[in-house]
Amino acid sequence: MLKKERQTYILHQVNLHNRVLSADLSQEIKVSEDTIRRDLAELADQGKLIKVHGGALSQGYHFSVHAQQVYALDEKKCIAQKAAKLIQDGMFVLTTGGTTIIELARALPPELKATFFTVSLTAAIEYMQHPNIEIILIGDKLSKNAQITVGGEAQAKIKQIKADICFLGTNAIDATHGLTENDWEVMQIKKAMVTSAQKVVALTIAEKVNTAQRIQVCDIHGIHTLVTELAPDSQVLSAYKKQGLEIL
Amino acid sequence: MLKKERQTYILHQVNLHNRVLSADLSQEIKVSEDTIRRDLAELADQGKLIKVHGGALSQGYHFSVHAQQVYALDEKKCIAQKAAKLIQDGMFVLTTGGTTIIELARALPPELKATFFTVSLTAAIEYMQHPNIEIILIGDKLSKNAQITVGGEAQAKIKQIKADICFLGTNAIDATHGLTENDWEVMQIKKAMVTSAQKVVALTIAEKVNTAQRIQVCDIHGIHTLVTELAPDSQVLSAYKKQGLEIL
DNA sequence: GATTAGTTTGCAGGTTTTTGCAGGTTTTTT
DNA sequence: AAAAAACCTGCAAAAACCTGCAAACTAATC
Repeated sequence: MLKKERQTYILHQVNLHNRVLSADLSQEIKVSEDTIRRDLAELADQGKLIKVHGGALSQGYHFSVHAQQVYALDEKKCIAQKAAKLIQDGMFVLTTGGTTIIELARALPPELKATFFTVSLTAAIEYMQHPNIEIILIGDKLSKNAQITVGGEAQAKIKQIKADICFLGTNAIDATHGLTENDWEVMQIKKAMVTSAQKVVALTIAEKVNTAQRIQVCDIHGIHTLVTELAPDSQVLSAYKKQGLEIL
Repeated sequence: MLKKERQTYILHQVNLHNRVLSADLSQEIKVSEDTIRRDLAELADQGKLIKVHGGALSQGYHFSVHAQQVYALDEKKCIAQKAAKLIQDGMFVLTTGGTTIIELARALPPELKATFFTVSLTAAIEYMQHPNIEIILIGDKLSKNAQITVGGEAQAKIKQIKADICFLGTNAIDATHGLTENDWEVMQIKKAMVTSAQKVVALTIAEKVNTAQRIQVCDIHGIHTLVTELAPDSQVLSAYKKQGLEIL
């Protein structure tokens, strides 16, 4: 088994079980524990997992819904304010998860009357605060990492929906690589959403603009609107403007 | 269980119950009390909890999605303890929502390896704390009332599952009327669950025994096991025993 | 196809971490 | 004041870890 292959396998196992033991992997793959350790160290360096004594844990495993601290909260609130204006009464809205989307949920006008489809537990809980919003939760396997449902069933359901607008909480966006992710399953869900919605809106803090991760969701033309906390005429965004994106 | 994992679990338990006892944790996680003490000391050093004689206390400020105060918490915890013992490694488990089910989720041994199917958002969030539990969320319209998904899609999905055991948080149970509900949509979901599971377990506090509501889920023979906080030989339960129910 | 530069892997060894336990001390309860 | 429970200290065994090195492998070049 090649090194790359092995590392992909390890990563897959970590994301699947949220934890792996060096000893187990060594037996499964039939290489020495030292090799496994080196692999884990490398993957940890790349930020793909967290190495601990005895093995490794998946990235998101240690943070719980309860005490999660939101990074760059003010920026995200600002983005949410702008994005909320895109939603009209009666619309069918599709959303992913993530802290920016949570802020969007909180920024919605209380009397808004719309139907929200989501794969995110935490977003669904926020939407529940709004009396006139109908929520459809898209079910499937729950990814502990991303706190959203992922898998073939979910993708199929998303494809059945013809949504007016779709909001993507974004990890990385770049003019040449488009929208990118670091989790295969999450990418699949986002991809399904992009194809199912009339209008695709990416929400992202300035810090994540012009960064890329490993797996592409869609290229820059798959997105129609980009919402950041920056002013629309900012230098940073000119490349996106040229490509025809609406900037808010 | 890895050290880091264990500490994460302890921290979660502390934030959940606001206090933990070393002795309890030692039993649950199956390590010596010394190890627990060392973990608590470390976490206390990091300022994540406050160590006291006999265990530890939470720091205080933590946001919880479900800050609702639970009625009859002690009784429900007792029920959850008993019910948790019915679940074995590798089982397919089907659960509804409700506060008793949440307690069941919290009472599960941390190393349990099983697959949980649920319609409840809050239950799913609790299951996420367990590293080895796979969660399948059943999607559909979200009932703001019951905080579970309801509707034809959800029912259809439930019917596709052949679960080993099904836990029903119960509103009302009665020897003649069986299991009853006051919400049509919830009733449909529970009914689907009863028919999909090998073994049906009703969890209910003594107060709700011998009460009835308007809509029947199933008659008393649809249920195999009844779990309450009462001793199994209590007078109140004799009628159910006569009908052949197992009492815990 | 052979050569060579660069990677990758397993192993020997020595170090560190983790854990349970024994024995004695402190705290809490009765 | 006695008994019980919880605590701490030091110790030892096991497991995991790291370092350096040589053998094995890969891939590109001649």
